[in-house]
Order: sequence, then structure tokens, then C-alpha cells
Amino acid sequence: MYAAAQTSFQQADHVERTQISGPYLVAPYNAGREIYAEGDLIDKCYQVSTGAVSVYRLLPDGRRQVVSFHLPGEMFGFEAGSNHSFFAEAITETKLAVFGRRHMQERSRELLALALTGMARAQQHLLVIGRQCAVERVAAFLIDLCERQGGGRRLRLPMSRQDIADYLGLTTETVSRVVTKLKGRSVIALRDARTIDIVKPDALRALCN
Amino acid sequence: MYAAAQTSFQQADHVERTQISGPYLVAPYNAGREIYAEGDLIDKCYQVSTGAVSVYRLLPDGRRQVVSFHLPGEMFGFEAGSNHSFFAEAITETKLAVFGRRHMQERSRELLALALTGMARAQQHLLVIGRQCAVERVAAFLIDLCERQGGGRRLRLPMSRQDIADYLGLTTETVSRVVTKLKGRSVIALRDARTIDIVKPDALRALCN
DNA sequence: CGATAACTTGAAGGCTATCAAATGTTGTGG
DNA sequence: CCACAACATTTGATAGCCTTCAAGTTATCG
Repeated sequence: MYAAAQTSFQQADHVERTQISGPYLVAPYNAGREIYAEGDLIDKCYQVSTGAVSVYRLLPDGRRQVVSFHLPGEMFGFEAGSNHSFFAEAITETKLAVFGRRHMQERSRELLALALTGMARAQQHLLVIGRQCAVERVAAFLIDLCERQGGGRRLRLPMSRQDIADYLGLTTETVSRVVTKLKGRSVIALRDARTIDIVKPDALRALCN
Repeated sequence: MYAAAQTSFQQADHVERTQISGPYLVAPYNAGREIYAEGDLIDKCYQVSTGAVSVYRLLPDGRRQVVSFHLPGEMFGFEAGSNHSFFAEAITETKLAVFGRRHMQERSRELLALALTGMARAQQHLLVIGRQCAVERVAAFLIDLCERQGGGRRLRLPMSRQDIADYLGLTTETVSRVVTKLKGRSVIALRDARTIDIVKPDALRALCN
């Protein structure tokens, strides 16, 4: 099990063992590095230690849908069946706690809760993508990300406009235009493209419906 | 437990007990009848015996997103947390096998598999809604439904065009136009609005990308 | 058989995509 | 440290797909 885990992390610079709540590995990933690919065997799951991860799927012609982002503390990598249907990659410099199959079997109760919240997230996201306009989607995204980062007013985006667009079913141009519009209304302010201050939280929330 | 289940089915005409793989109730629902509502306590889960069910969510202004349909043999009703975030209703005359909380606890292993496939379905659907055009969405929907009904060439739609539209993030008019277009290309043929013959399965599959 | 709902079809407009280019940022080698 | 290349983001103009609004046609049910 761990031998298998290690061979697949041969590109990782430093592989260290820790033992906070059971044995696992902590592996570093450079920005853009693939964590697993569609078709890969499912034999571990992951918890983000630092950084951020995107899980996505591709169409033959290159269209991409990001189904989830994962921030520090969040788990991912569990799917139905024995092989992955999605790709996962590190968005930024990232460290992941890696759990083996044995750990997943021992903690199937917690895994159930994770699967249920994963299902809830995806279904909530269906409403956003299926029935909300561009402004509503971006507003919902910013609020969601803000809450998952602790709820402060300053928001750090680990992902690019393209990643956001592929998550929201939009284009980078549209995402950028919406951000500009929200900035114009002073709902948000940008320190730089990846750092957003939420100036009017209530106004932002109102935009989600 | 069963007392609680029974009180909530007082509108059901006939409530019968059966004992195929554990104790449960089989309750009939008229077309359009609500099974549970957003906010309701989660204390049972359901398996479609006959008929069909839709699970959906509403925005304050009435926009609706159907997150899943459930056909005979399929289970639904399990969600994260203690209260429902979604509505469920019978689409047609429907009979449901109802399982209590105790059953859910005893079968948490199977529930995990169900939650994982539910998550997979929702995430797959995200790709369809987020990145595919109207024709691709309808084609994917027809193929999915066809496979879930056994894979024959004749397809019976239990749901209305509005239900389909709310599932695919479109309008009834667009769904209707796409169906007309597919009929014009002889990819499908309609016996009536709810009964579709798949004339060219490969062509239909090709339309999904 | 009439009334109501479901479905289809048509015309026009709006939102977002596409294409294009400017501006800003990041990383690297000299 | 600067220059430059590569990339990310923003902004603009135009086009297309789908929605909206409206009306006609078909099915369903009492």
C-alpha cells in the first residue's frame, strides 16, 4: 500500500511521514501538477494541507468543467467505482496528506459524510450553473470561497480566471467583466487580480438571490 | 420510527407492509404529490417501486433546478445534514418503498456506495449543464434515460418538457425545438410527446461528444 | 365533448461567447 | 537589476444561441 503510494510520488521533492490521527504521507505538489487522471485506479484519498486543488473533467474537444475546488482542510479523491472519472491537479504550490485504502475502509463512516456533502455541493452547484446568470454565479462563488476561507473580508483566489470560468460554466472574459462590474459598483475592491476585498457583503449576498 | 413514518403517509390511499430484504412500507403517491420538502427532517430514504420521482431546488423568484430523476429500482432521499435541502415529488402515479432511519444505519456501507454514485451523477451533470449546448444536453439526457430503462430503442418519458428543461438548465421551448430538430434529422421518432423511438442510437451518441 | 393543460412553432431581443487587441504581471537569463 | 518573453487579465466589437413573449396545435381529463 505505502510502497504503491510512494512510487507514484517519486516526482515529489520531499516525502515525509507524520502521524496525526493515523499513518499517512504528506506530499508536496508544484503548481499545475496532476494528482490523478481520469482512468487511474482509486486507491487513496487526500486532504489539502496547504495550497489548493481543482477536480475537473474534459470533453474530447477540450471543453473543461471544474467540478470542485479544495482548500486547506478539505478532503477529496473518493469517487464511485474503482477508477477515477475525473482529473485532479494542484492549482498552486500544494501539500497533501495522503491516505491509503486501508484508512478509507476504517473510516467509512466519515467517508459517508464526506460523500454526502460532496453530493450536496455538486447539486447546489447545479442550481447555480443551470439557473443563475453570470453575475449571480460569480457572486455565489465569491461568497462560497469567502466562507470556506474563514469568512473574513479579504479573499485570496488561488485559481486563475480560467479556472473560475471553467467552474462556473462561463468564459474568462465574462468572469473578468463581472468582476469589473462588481468593482465599479463598489461591492468588491481588488488589491490585485487574485486578492479581493468584499466591501459590501450584504450587496454581494443579495446578488445570489 | 414506523409510527412517525405512518403519520407522514396519512394521505396515502393504501399503506401495505412487505418484507423483501428487511421491513419497510410501500406507499403510493399521486402524480405531483410532494414526498418531502426543503427543511423537512431526514428520517427515511426511498426506493422507487413504480413510477418516477424528481428531486429539485427552487430560487426565491421561482426558478427551479431539477437535480435528479429517479426511476424504478433507484434510491433517493439521503442528504448531508439532518434536514432536506431539496424537494422531492412524484412525477407520475408512483409507489415507493420507504426505509426508516434504523435501516439506513444498518446499511451504511451500501449508503456510501449510493452517495458516491449520487455525487458522480451530479458531477457528470455539471459538465453537461456547464459546458454543453442545448442539442448535446438533450441527447445526453435521452441516452442516460434510455440506459436506465434497460437500453431498448423505445423510450418512455415520465416527465414533462418543463421537468426536462429544469433538469437541463433550458426552457420548455428550447427542449421542444431540439426534439423537433432531432426528429427532423430522423435521429429519433415520436409516437407521442412522451414516447420516443431512438432511430439512430450512434448518431444520438455522437451528438453528446 | 368541452375545458384545461401540455406541447409546438414563430418572431424578436438579450446575455454570453467569440475574436481581437491592449494592458498588466511573472519569471528568467543576461 | 534590467530586459524580455510568456502568460494572465482586462477591455472592446460583433455574432450566435437561447430566452422571452405570443399564439397555435395537440393531448388529457372530468
